[in-house]
Amino acid sequence: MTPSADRSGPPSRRTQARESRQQTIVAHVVANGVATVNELTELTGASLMTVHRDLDELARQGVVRKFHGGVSAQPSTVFESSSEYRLRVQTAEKEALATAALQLIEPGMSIMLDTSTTNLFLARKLGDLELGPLTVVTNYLPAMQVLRSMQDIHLIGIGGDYNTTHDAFLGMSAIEAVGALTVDIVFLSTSAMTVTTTYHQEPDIVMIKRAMMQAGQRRALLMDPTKLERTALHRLAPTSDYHHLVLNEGVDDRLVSELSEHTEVTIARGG
Amino acid sequence: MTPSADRSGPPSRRTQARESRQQTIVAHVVANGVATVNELTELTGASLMTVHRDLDELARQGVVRKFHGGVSAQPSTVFESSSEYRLRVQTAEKEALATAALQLIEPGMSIMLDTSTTNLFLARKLGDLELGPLTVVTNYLPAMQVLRSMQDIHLIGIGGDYNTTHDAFLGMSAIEAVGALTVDIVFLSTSAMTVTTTYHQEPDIVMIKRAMMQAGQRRALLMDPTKLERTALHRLAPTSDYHHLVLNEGVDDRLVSELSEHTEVTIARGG
DNA sequence: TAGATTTAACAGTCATTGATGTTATGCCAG
DNA sequence: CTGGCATAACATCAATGACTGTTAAATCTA
Repeated sequence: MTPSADRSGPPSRRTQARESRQQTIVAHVVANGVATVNELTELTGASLMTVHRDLDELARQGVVRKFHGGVSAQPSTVFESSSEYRLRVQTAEKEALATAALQLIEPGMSIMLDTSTTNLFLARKLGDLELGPLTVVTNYLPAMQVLRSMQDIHLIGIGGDYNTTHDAFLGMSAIEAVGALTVDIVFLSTSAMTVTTTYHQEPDIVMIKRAMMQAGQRRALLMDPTKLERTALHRLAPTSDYHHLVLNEGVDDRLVSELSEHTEVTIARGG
Repeated sequence: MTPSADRSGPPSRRTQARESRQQTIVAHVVANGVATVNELTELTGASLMTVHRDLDELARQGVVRKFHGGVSAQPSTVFESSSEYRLRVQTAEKEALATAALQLIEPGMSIMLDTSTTNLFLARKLGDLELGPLTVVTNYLPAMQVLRSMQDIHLIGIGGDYNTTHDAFLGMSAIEAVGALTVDIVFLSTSAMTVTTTYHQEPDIVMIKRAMMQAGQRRALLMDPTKLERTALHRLAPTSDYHHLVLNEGVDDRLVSELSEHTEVTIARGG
């Protein structure tokens, strides 16, 4: 029914057109605060109905708010949420982060992937490598879907209450299940970080991420550039709790050197 | 990569042709014990390459064994296994069973679905009904995939070790997770049953099914006709442990009346 | 109630995907 | 080494599904 956060394969040309149009709409609505449907119809050149459908989807994702006569932008805090929207942005960066993260994985390891779109890219790459047997733990349904058919991957699923927004299993029982495990390395991502601290806006997510961090003997944090030097409502953990921080290239040198005081920073080339 | 046990939507005509051809092949190989590829090419009218691909798939599923110059049937014990093969047989019967099972569900209930292809049909139907909010617990990945996008369905996933053959999460942690829950009714299916007893050939499956039976205040057993009056290696539970037994029409009257002495029998019309 | 906006229903287009066949190459047994 | 058998690579074809547009019904606001 609803288009999933992930559905194997590269996006089609048609889908790309749709996404580009939606980004145009988002940019315009964010810039002006509000907009009428007719306004957006002219802006995009698409039909009235198509714009309505785009707005429905964006509203469902929480990116804009629909009201009679037009749409308005949502407050920026909520803006970042929604797995499905985030998945479509910064894909090149996330791809590069995932590639760099592979360097941290060795044959026979057990690894854990948290609920983040970056980890979906990482999961896809695990099949390419000839890493021999690898145990992968995750509560992220799209990642399970990707990993299930891979040879030489022992998949351990974390169950719990399914959360539609994040497309993952959360809640108390998920936290308990994570607590029963220990892995060699856990790969995490979060929505905001400063030099000293990482953040996330949702308490449920903070709890499961913390449990996952405890379950990992090593902790790697993968962050695309849009998330740096920003904060969110809840503190997740100090930067120094992570053994590795993987960033994209192009990050300010001063910032990188400041971060290096708290953890080991790797720059992902390419993407 | 491998064609999944389930991928939303009804099977295409082309796929149906493929399945019918594979069933022809299986029937022939089982009847004769062995067969050459040329033999099967003539039998089916398909090209050499297509037959080879069919045989590869059937071999991967463990239904036949390939050797140089032909194929042979597998011993009958193993024959029944493999989620992917079973899913494609008796679909009409399973569809009817699922429809009948819906009668046992009332709005607001919590239900549990075990790892059986019949339950995939049931899961698909849960979206149609206007049952109000419904909590559904399962360890069966295709069922999760189907349920995740349904409105008004609270999905609880059972995690654990992913098992490729069954496309489900099994093992100790899955059993523990099931043990922590109680639902109004659990829907089960198994590979063989007699008048007095139900069976399954795999001990891992027996254990999780038993845990699920304990978790349900009521227990419904859904059985297509091919599974009746047969046994398998491991005893699962006595017939009288189930509150409901749903069968297809066409089952011998005498057998139905004998079963009725142990549990409440429902006949699923249609299909 | 009138006018406009929104949603629903229907239909067409296009592309990706899965199934099949054909040809070419590799492999195994005698 | 040679002849069949098996696999790999490539091309074709149909069909499903995703997007979009058009028209009609429904809903809301003034």
